Amino acid sequence: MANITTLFTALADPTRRELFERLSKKEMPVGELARGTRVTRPAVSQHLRVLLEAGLVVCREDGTRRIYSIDSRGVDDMRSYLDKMWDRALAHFKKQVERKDS
Amino acid sequence: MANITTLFTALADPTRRELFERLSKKEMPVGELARGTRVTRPAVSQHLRVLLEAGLVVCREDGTRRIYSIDSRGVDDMRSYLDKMWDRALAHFKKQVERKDS
DNA sequence: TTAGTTAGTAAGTTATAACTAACCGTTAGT
DNA sequence: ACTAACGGTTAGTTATAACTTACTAACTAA
Repeated sequence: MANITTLFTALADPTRRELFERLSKKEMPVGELARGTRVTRPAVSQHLRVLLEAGLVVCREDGTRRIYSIDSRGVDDMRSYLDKMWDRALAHFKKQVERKDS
Repeated sequence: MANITTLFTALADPTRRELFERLSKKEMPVGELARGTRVTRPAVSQHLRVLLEAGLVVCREDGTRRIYSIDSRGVDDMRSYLDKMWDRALAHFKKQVERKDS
């Protein structure tokens, strides 16, 4: 599991999140992704590496093209984290109510 | 709804996420939070403001103390976002399989 | 009323993340 | 073989986020 900091950092950047969101709609090669942004293609490559290392996208090769698509692993890891936090909070709130009752 | 960038940025920082995690276990005043970290109390205040603006924590006053606790709103917003992304991806994958079948 | 505790704010420093320009390697087509 | 398209990497610049120190304000208890 990619670490949590890497995951949240990856989606904190608006440009990077835009790439991620477009890939969630449709898999795409780097060039097509780059054409849809105001940043340069190298910048897109760098962002994709961050998303890749976070486990939020995967990449398959097709000749000289690299087709990127969204990866469930990163998404699942983040969801697990948030669920864990919220479950804890619920348990705490419940304990507090019980204390007030007594 | 606090914007998505604010939410992910808030949890991307390890120190801030540590505060968030501790608050998920137990509500706490600023001083107690600060004692458990290696950063100074003003730094904790600044982190709490970021978490507050993101809707990840709430604050109630008790004399000169401010008791912070976790807030479901931010957590829910993030989960909704992730769910939306993953639902989209699933729809896309399904369409791709159908295309291959034909 | 004064001394102590609480916590937010402001100013200044420093490390780092995002970006561009220039470069290189690989595959495809003629 | 030559040319073009694809895309990753490196070096350098710049903006910003995290931090500390110093300060201020508000409430509490002696």
